[in-house]
Amino acid sequence: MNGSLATESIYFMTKVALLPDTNELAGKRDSILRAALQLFTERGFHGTAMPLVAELAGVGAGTIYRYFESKEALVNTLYRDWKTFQITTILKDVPAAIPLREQFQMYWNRLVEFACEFPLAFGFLELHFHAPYLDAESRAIEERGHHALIGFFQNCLRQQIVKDSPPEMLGAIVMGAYVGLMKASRAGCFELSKEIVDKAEACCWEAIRR
Amino acid sequence: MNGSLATESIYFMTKVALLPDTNELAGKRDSILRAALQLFTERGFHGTAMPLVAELAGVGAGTIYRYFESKEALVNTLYRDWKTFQITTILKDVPAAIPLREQFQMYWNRLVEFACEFPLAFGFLELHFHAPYLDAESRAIEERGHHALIGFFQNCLRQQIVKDSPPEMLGAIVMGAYVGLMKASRAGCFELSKEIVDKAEACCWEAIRR
DNA sequence: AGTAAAAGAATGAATGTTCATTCCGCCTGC
DNA sequence: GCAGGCGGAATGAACATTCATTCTTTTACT
Repeated sequence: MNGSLATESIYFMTKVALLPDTNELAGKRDSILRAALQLFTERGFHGTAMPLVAELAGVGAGTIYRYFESKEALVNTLYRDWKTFQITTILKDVPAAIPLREQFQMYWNRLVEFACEFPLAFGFLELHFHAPYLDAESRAIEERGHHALIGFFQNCLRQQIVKDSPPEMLGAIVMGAYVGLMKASRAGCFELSKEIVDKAEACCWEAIRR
Repeated sequence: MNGSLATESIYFMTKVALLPDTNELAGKRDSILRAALQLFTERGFHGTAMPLVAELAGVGAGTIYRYFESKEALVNTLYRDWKTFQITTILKDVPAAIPLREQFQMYWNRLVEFACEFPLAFGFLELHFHAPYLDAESRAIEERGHHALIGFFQNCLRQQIVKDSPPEMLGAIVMGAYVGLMKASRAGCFELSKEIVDKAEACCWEAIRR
């Protein structure tokens, strides 16, 4: 039902998600998506009451159902839009010609930038990864991202620049380290300075390099 | 199935620490804890109805409240028991005399063994890490584990055998990689053979070594 | 342009459902 | 036969969703 508006939502992310508290300018649908992103991330899907989403969005409880069929449809729209946006921004315009070592660096920096720029979305995607209420389409998008990741490490394996291991293992280690790092910095364990980010990137490459 | 191992462990813990005298009560209490572990892990805290826990445990709905004050008390007991058990089994009897590199190997193997032997507990602790309904005591136990982790990497730093970085960063990368690896193998991405586990351990050490 | 009617959007109290928790009668072991 | 653990229907609160109504925008006609 809302699939056709996905593109507009992504546009909204880039334009508005950076500027907080612009409820006046945002449409109702976007206000709802923004409120739901925050509450689902902070309190989980089942822990968030729809009237609370409505209140934070500054709309009536019934208004949500003018834009989304159900609570499940809302969380799936949110997941689909943000996951698509994440995959797009991370993969976009990485030159295939440069060495894979440099591509790795680019991917790493983009992952970190995404988590820093959109901390709520990062937390949301992390929390709702593989959740039982995600539908087939959401899973398919998840799968797309996974394939891109595995494809990169398969390229690395072909060039014999990484340890001879299943690409899924290499991906799991690097992405796990990334998530662990972002969560720890969000928890206040350390400042995510450029120096730390670069050091962590070096760590991750040395973890997998041949 | 390995659920019986989990049951025995929890039974052991409850017998020793929580209900020293009443073996008959421990039976029902244990069933409830086991059912709750499974359901909370699969469906989340808010997504799990208490009558469902009772049904899976094979007890009446009211019986749960003879052993636990509330749903929150139940999830906190579960968290405390398993987190304590996890920390204990991973830290126990690691000789302080052997090189830190070998200690790292021991810790790694124990972490993997824990996740393989008690997959539900691993998922539970991962999912409920830092959840808002965990109380001060549960947080304190969480903190204890964190301090042990940081302490180890501080020792490594003192011996200058790891990269000169905040110990929290080193811990976040290694533990993140560990969690990522366990989740991926549980998702069916690859078989967790001894070879893969050893390879991953080598990856993690090379990530942080000087 | 001005106005009235129609259409569309938004609302929030109302609805039926599900939940955590309680309570009371049953049953078991002594 | 009775004390107390136990089950599961009962309870009231909280929830997702609905819908009759109100408010806003567009259209149609003069």
